[in-house]
Amino acid sequence: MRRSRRQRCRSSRASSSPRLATCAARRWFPSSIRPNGVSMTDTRFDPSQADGRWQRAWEEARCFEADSNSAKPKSYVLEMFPYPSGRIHIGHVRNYTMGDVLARYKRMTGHEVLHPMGWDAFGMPAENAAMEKGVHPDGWTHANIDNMKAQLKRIGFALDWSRELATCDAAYYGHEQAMFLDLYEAGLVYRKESEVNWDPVDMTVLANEQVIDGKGWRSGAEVEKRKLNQWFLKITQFAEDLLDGLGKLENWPDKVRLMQENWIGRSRGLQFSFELSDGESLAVYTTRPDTIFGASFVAVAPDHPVAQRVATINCDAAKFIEQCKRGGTTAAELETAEKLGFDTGIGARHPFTGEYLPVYIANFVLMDYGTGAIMAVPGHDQRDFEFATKYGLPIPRVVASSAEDAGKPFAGEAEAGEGVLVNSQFLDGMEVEAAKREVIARAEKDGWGQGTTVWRLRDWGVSRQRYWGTPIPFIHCAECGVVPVPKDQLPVVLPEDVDFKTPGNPLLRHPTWKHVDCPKCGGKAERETDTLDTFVDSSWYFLRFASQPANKPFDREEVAKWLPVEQYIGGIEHAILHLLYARFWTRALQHMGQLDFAEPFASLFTQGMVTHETYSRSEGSKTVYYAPDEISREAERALLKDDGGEVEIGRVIKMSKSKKNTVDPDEIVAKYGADAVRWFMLSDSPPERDLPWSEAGIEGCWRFVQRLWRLFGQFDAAATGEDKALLRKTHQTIAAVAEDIEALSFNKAVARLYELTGAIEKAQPSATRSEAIRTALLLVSPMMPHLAEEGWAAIGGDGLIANAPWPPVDPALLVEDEVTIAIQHMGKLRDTLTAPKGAPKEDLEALALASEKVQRSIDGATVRKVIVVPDRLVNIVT
RNA sequence: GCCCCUGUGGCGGAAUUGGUAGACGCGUUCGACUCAAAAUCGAAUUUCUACGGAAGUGCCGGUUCGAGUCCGGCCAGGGGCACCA
Repeated sequence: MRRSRRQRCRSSRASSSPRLATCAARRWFPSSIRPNGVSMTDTRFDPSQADGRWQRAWEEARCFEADSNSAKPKSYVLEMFPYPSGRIHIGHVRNYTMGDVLARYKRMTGHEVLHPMGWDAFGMPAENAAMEKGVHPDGWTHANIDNMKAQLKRIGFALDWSRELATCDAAYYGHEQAMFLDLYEAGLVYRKESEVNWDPVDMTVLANEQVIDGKGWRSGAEVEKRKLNQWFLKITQFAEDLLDGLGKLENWPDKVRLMQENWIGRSRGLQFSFELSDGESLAVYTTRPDTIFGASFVAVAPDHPVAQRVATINCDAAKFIEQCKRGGTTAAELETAEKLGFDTGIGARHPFTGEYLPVYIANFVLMDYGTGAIMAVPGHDQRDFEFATKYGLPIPRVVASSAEDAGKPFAGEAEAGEGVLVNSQFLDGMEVEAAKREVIARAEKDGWGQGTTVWRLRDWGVSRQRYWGTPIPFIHCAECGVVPVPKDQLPVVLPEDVDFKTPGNPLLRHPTWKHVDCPKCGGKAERETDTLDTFVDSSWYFLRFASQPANKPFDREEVAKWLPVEQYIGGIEHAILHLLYARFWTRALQHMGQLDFAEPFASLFTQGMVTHETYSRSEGSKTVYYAPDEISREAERALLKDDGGEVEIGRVIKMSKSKKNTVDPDEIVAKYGADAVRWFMLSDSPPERDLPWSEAGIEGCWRFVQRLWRLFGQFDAAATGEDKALLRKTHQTIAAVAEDIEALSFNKAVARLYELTGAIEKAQPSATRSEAIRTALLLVSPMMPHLAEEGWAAIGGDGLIANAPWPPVDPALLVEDEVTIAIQHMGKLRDTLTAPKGAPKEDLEALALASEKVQRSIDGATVRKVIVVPDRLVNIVT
């Protein structure tokens, strides 16, 4: 009985609340005429009317087109541009709302703002669509762009659409080809053999995400590692500079700087050679030379020359190497795979003991790092420990917490930590760091090894064996070798007539495209059919936004006016690769004398994801998920609308199509208006954290939009009288909201605005109150621009609020003259009292001791000490 | 596996950076208005309590007059790991 009543209430509310048309049609509220003559025809704000009207007004006034010749201080606000998947998702809305608030705020504070938008338009999904639906990647991508652009416009972002770009247009990627040729000239581009995931059934190269449990995602065939000749960019040449530059990026999150630091991975170690029992020598690199007496075997990568040599005479070794080639190429796969090894029968002579250590081929040793061979110290490296345990190799201890623990056994795992050296001859008793220095010094003195700095960072492989990317502008000639396409023949344009029915690279099997004459000798030659990694496209788009000459990638002077980007905002998932590649590209351009700065992004902000709870039912062995709009949500339960039955409420997780826990921005904007959605994106959760989407939350935002609208309706230009407390609150709010927006703490700014709204509502009519309403309009305008424009027009504001300045603050009104002092006894709160701001310590102490509650707590004990923090607290210690 | 981050009421979170834990919002409960509902407005809302207080910021320990905040050790969730973007 009770439940059915509640259900009814809920459903009627859910269906009626944002339906504006019905409210407006009934219109039982009298129209009210404001003293300034503007008529407020309804007590409801109607976004379905207002949003479009103001979006058109901004566009007609060309408010958001950046003028590089403006005398105002420049501000470049940039959000990571989206991949045009077809629909924007709510995560984009959150990202772009944050940037939009900052951009609008910057305009209000007198800046000339560049806030552009474009499309990271090359990539695999377009080819997948081509294969699945038979649509051309170009048509598919441009249709998606049109769609998403319309969606973004409906949210009212203050974007300069005149600078829009798409990386898949030759007008963009042609310039990228020119820069690639410049990099080649500068010696920063080269070719080498490198491994790819090869699908032997589809005869195609797979991306890591297309390899599932070591199998091809379409064919299901076991993936092989295969070597191809590929293009590389010499990012390692800038390793040290990229690392040092991090120190100056004070406005980047520490976690991102730390992640990049670890990624670049400078390490100091020892490189030396083992004499092998077969007469050859084997170079190894170790970051732990101190543990050299703990080495119990030596291991080489499966593609190491020593392994290859053994394979030519031992077919078991060859089989083992073949086995290592199965499975994916990612580090995570390699490191979690079971440790496997093959004993080559070769011995390696220990430089100090002269003992011969067995040499293994091991699947966990990487050819790309160091020398591709290691001295294995199982006691003090977990991977080596697992390997030694499996193959019954000795696990000597050479580091212990103290000399007495020299014989202590291992507790099932390696000990990689600090300690003193034991069982290590001349190193015994030394700390780890001292022992490292000592071993390196001896190796250098005796001439069998040297201290070396090694970087974890590898060169950037940019070759992709795919169609939908920037063609690499080179030609292969049998006579002349690899020849760059002359710049006057750029852009090398993708052919349109391609076939996606056959697997593999369409460029490779295109009948004519690749056949060209050699630019050097004029003989028959072939185009390079690899295209560039899409990370190349996103490594310079921020330059193209700042200046778009037709004949070159960018204009140096124009770029200098806007760059570096004042605030860059995007997902934490780009913390390493995209951001590192963009930093590298900028440095490379600087190195070639084309730019005057090294760091493209002065401040970086990484925002959290938008999440949602999931709804599911178990049907037999599988779980069936339901979308939020199929569900009616009660306090404790969720019911399926179709059959009224209960469904399980799952954890709040990242929105994904497979879990069906997505919401469509278009639908919610249509239902609640752009401003309520924008407000929700900014409310509650700190922007760097995940934001849980909820129906109740957006309903709350919708109600606040209407609450503000009613408040704006109470503006009375003829009101008189002063309200000191409200005036103070208003000015404190202006200052606080400005500070919060500048710190991107939008959730705090939102809370301040709720407080101010509450204070104005409670205040009696006065000139101060009307001024506070006017101020509130200005303060919410970056966040809810449509509502603000509508309110601004209603109170008779001058022009568009989008062009209005941020209200000034009277600093004298920011300080309180009275403060609340906490009185503690032994650190526990006993009482509070009010005192004038800046009251002397002695007064506070006396007042505190006079408190009855404090005296009761002290209960006659001797006061040993009194700690007074002015304007804050008094703590009495007994 | 390796690197990085996060953890505070029923929920999202705030806390002047070592100084009154729970601002603000959501939800819930009660009340007002209404024939009734919606909308709106008002009040309450960490837990326990003998109504004096006591406990409390993932868990265990430490430093301090005082710890959500600093240190050490765990646990749980998330991001990245080089061809998803």
